[in-house]
Amino acid sequence: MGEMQGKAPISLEGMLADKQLRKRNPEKVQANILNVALSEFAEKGLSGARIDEIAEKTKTSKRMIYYYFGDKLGLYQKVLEEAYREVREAENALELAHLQPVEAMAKLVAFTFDHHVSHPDFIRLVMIENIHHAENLEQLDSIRLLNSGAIEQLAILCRKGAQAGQFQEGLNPLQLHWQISAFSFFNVSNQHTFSRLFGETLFDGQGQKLLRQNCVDMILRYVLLPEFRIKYEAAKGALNVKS
Amino acid sequence: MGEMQGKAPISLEGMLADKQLRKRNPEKVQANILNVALSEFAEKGLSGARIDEIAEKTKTSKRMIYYYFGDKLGLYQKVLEEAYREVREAENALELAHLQPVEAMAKLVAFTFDHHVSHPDFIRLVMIENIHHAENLEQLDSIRLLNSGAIEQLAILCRKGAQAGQFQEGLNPLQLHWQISAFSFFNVSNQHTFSRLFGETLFDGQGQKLLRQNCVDMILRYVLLPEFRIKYEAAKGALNVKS
DNA sequence: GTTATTTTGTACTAAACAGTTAATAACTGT
DNA sequence: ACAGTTATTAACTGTTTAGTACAAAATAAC
Repeated sequence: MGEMQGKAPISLEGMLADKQLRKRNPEKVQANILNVALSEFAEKGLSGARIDEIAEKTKTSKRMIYYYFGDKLGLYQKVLEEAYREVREAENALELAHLQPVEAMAKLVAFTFDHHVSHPDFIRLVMIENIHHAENLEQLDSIRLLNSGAIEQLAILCRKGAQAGQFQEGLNPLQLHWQISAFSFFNVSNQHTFSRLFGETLFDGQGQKLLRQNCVDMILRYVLLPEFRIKYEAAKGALNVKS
Repeated sequence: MGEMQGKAPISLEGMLADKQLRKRNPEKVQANILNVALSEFAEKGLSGARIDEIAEKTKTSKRMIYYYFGDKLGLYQKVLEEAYREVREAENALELAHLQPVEAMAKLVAFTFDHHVSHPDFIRLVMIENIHHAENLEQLDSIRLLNSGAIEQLAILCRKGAQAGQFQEGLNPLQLHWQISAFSFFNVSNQHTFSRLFGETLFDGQGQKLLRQNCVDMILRYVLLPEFRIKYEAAKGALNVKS
């Protein structure tokens, strides 16, 4: 119906600007706190991070952290939840349905590898959570749902590949996910100790490209039926182009 | 000379017992502190661990920790060094020279997998050290030496396999080590979050056996020449017996 | 057996830290 | 315009923590 034209004679722009500039903006404040806290927790761990330091780096005050998140652990848990959500949502946005199984699998693996590389804070948070025996993940059902989606996606892909006569029958999608994650995660999580001990060659541009390709190859060799492995080796160059 | 007989008329036995029980034994005291500290740091991290708690769990006092190790960081660094030494020494003790390349590789991978599983404290310490950007590893040249030995061992094995006409030419031992480590490490390091999100099926006896076998297979498929892969798949059951 | 050195225990301190109080400012619906 | 909610600040509190001061005991040296 007659929406706002008749009612806002002064300044529509003014109203909008007001709304944007408005001093109170709880969502932004919370988002700001969460952002800062993510960096701090990822950098220093749960016990290493300092509420005072987080507060200093936000645009607001320490009191507001307690106001919105209760206590340190509450803040940490929200950070964790948010980080998982962001990452999984990005992963779920991957469009694989229109691709052939082999291409889809190659793309999924390469994407996962790259995605981990570009989200080191998330990786560090997961490491920290493992140090804490994942006890803060326990409560978060929301996260479990998001993740089981990733497995479902893989299961569908496995079925498609098997039906196309290219993949092995009865692949275990969970195990496959474990394998893909192992490579992608380790590549980021252990970069510091590994390069300290063995040099940086695996972590420069060239080295990473190699590792990524290798990761794709190993997974494909694992899922493909023997007769298709040969074909794949031959066609390798053409597939797995950048993400 | 005339030690204490003349001075201890009351109880010679008492004195001896005294001597056995109370004798100075700095090495044992230090080893005891390091043991306790390893557990504590592995469990709670560098900032999470408490000197007072470590002290309580030792047979000695807080004062001694500072006496022997200077400060908290000094203690942590010694713990780290000791942990790396123990683990790498065990790995270097693996006898592979008398085995055929394929068996040797299978044994190496399976051993690494098992070894990580049975040293969770070490894994956790490495995770913690990665959280700290491996800055405490920087100084420890001793550790670097131990580790480059592991790579050398792999390089020799690769050469042997290639000479036997079974492995690919020009394998990169460092990359191979990265792959083996990725599986073995991730399997322990991310067990908590992974099982929380996806269930425990991969981490019970059956699941672990599967993952281990799988890890061996993937590595062998990677190093073997195509024509030997077929043979390997066929003979698989016979190889990779327990460790 | 006297003196010097190394090892151990007790009690303390100063700083860092998570969390709170209490007062007030800004906004909202009626 | 006022009652009620939401947002914000600065100063404060009690506890935890790494690290120390001081002294005493055990051992080694002479």
